[in-house]
Amino acid sequence: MPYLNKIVSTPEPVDCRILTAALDLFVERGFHNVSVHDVQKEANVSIGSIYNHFGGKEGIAKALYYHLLNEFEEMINGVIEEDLSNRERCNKIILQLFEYTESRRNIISYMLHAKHREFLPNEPPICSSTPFTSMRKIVQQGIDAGEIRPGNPWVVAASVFGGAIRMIHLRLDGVIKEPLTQYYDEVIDCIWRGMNPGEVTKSRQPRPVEMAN
Amino acid sequence: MPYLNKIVSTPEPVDCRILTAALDLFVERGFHNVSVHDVQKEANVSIGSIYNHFGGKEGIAKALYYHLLNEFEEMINGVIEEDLSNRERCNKIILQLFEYTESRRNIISYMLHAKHREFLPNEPPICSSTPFTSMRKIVQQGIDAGEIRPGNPWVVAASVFGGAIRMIHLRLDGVIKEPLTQYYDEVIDCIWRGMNPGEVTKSRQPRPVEMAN
DNA sequence: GTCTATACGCTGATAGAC
DNA sequence: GTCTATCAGCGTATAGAC
Repeated sequence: MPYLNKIVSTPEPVDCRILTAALDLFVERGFHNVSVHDVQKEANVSIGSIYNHFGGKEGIAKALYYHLLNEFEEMINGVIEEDLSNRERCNKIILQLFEYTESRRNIISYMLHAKHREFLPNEPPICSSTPFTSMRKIVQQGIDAGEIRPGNPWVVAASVFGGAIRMIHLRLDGVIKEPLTQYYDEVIDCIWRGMNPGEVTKSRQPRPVEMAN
Repeated sequence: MPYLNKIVSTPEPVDCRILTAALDLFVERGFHNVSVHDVQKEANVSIGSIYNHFGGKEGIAKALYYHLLNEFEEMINGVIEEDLSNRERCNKIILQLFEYTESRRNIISYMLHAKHREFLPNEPPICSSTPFTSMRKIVQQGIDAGEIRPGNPWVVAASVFGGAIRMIHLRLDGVIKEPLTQYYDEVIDCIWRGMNPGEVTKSRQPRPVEMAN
């Protein structure tokens, strides 16, 4: 995610100052608890500039969302273009997400925690955006290539990425105290253990008989 | 979750009418896009009643949150009290969550999707609330009892419940079109495959060597 | 306890000078 | 393009009758 660093760390141009200020405030207080005046104050620009550049508060959120989504997509595409197995691609994506959660927490928080449909009503949910569909596609290719045990695509994809995404949520909420990167190896191990295509399910616990309620 | 049905399906008393109306509106439009007038109109009560009962909009959200959290906790406790293995307890919790996602979607949506810290600033995040800690405790007991392969508690718990929670999110966002219950068996199978304590990790893919960025 | 009418503050947005 | 001053509307909350 090269350009993203530019946005986040060197806030010289006006657009960037506004976006970085908005990102920090949105994550800290939530979109609806931040006024345009707050952003203006934090970014050291005038209200007029904000309206000139982004047309309003929703415009900021929108620009931020698409910008970060685009960076996310580029990261995924970068991984796809590398000469790796599909399993390794999944691993690398998870590693990048873990590292970003630690180094650029607000970016991940904005993308995962924000309820974008509240201010982007016509947009599809983030789960159906390109980067996420790409992730599911990688899993599917892994199945087709015989690297991953076959199964329903949704279930397999959720099994591969669900644990890691859950860890990110717990970390962002402050429930997990240690950096995620130190859990990386074990997370990866947990994911793929049992995901080998030829493996036979052994000693699976029987489903409880009486399940009604 | 017995009392919950009372709240949701028979909105006779004033409190319940207000809470159910608020739940529906909050989930549909988001907390900040709902005014007290909207709730008042939907619930067929006056504004005065709302302020008498709950003290304001935040009061409604708070009451709703704690009420549903309590129901959630009772469900978990019910499962804990049953004579089941810890694995089966996890399974049953997931089944209940899947069924509730289908039959009482708004309840699950409110608990999982809402950013409660925006209107309950001093409360701990939901991930650290009693029901969630109980779920992690069940996993820990499973490890101690030799039912589940040992490992870091966070990682193991996220592996057990992460995939299912991810499926719920995808379903709530409308990305998954079919009822979750039909995926239940495969989800459970995916979770426990490879989680057997004595199992040796076979043919794990090597971690990519060059991981820097 | 329930209701209506009203007040007040905040926030998003604009107008117009520079 | 940038800024300041100002407006208009909405939404929370209250006052007071019933």
